[in-house]
Amino acid sequence: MSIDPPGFELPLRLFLGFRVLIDELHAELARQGHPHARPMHGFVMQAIGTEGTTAVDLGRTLGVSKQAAGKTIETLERLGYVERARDSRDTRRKIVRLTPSGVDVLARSARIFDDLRARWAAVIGDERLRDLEADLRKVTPQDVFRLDVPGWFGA
Amino acid sequence: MSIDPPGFELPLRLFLGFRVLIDELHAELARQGHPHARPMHGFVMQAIGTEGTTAVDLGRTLGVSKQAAGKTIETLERLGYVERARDSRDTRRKIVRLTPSGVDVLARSARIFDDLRARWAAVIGDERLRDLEADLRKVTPQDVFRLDVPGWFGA
DNA sequence: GGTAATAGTGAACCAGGTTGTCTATCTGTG
DNA sequence: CACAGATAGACAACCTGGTTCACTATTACC
Repeated sequence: MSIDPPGFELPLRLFLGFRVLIDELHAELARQGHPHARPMHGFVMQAIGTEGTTAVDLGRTLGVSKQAAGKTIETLERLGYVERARDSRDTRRKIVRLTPSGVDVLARSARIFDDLRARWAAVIGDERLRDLEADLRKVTPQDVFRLDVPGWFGA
Repeated sequence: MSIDPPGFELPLRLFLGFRVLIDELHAELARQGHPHARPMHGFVMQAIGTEGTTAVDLGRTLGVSKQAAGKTIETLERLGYVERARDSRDTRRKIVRLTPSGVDVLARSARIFDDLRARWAAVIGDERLRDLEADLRKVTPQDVFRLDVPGWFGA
């Protein structure tokens, strides 16, 4: 019959778990030829998706201003992960699309995350990992996107 | 016999769980008279502790430069959560200490986190929550402090 | 056709991070 | 005891990524 841990340990462990996975992802991505990818970029590229999007739309998806989205797009463009093209049917709009390099990052990330998950399963057990995921699903929002991640922590 | 979810769901759920707890903490802190507390501040004040510390030491604890620690201290000072005083035995040093207001934030946070944990326990069950915490302990660093939190995400 | 909404951009600002430099103050040793 | 080296704090310049405000160009609508 164990005593409950103090409540502050739970958020810390969740964050540390997240951080461990993300750090290992990026260490591996760096080894696989993407040393410049940052944690934020993966989320943003996921939000851009294969269809492409615009700065305004991306801002809405991520929960930041269109200007902030625009700045992030510029960064990704400099890194060669996305490219912009004018929309022929609405010349105000610029469609942001993933480049092959951007798609490559996402594909590699998916594989690496699967590997990392398997490593956790080896440590805590298959059953327990599935329980953990199922329990987290019960206490977190259904909509996995719309993370409001960029700049959330410091704001 | 369920199919394993894709690996990228795990970090997302961990982050969302963390975010839900932190958001609810700060909503409640705002209701209890601390509307200006930010997620980072709690971590930093916890790192400062009841003993007090210095900018250099705080930087070491948090894993950031002493200048960055100094800036954060300035912010907390402006908000009235900490105060600085020269060390009489070493006049180079300035000891940073929590004010009563800062102590109040930490005390309230501890209570709120306990309440939030109880709410999770009500949803997923006492046993399962303890399992979840135990499993996370197995896959995360022992040292809960030294989070390297400030600025980690964007860097 | 003229008004209103929308897309993108730029400027000014803020928070926090970095590195480099500088001064003041210990500390330890010859 | 003096001086060299380490340490604490502060300041400046710069980066990233966030904000709001203001502006232009284009499209949509009555």
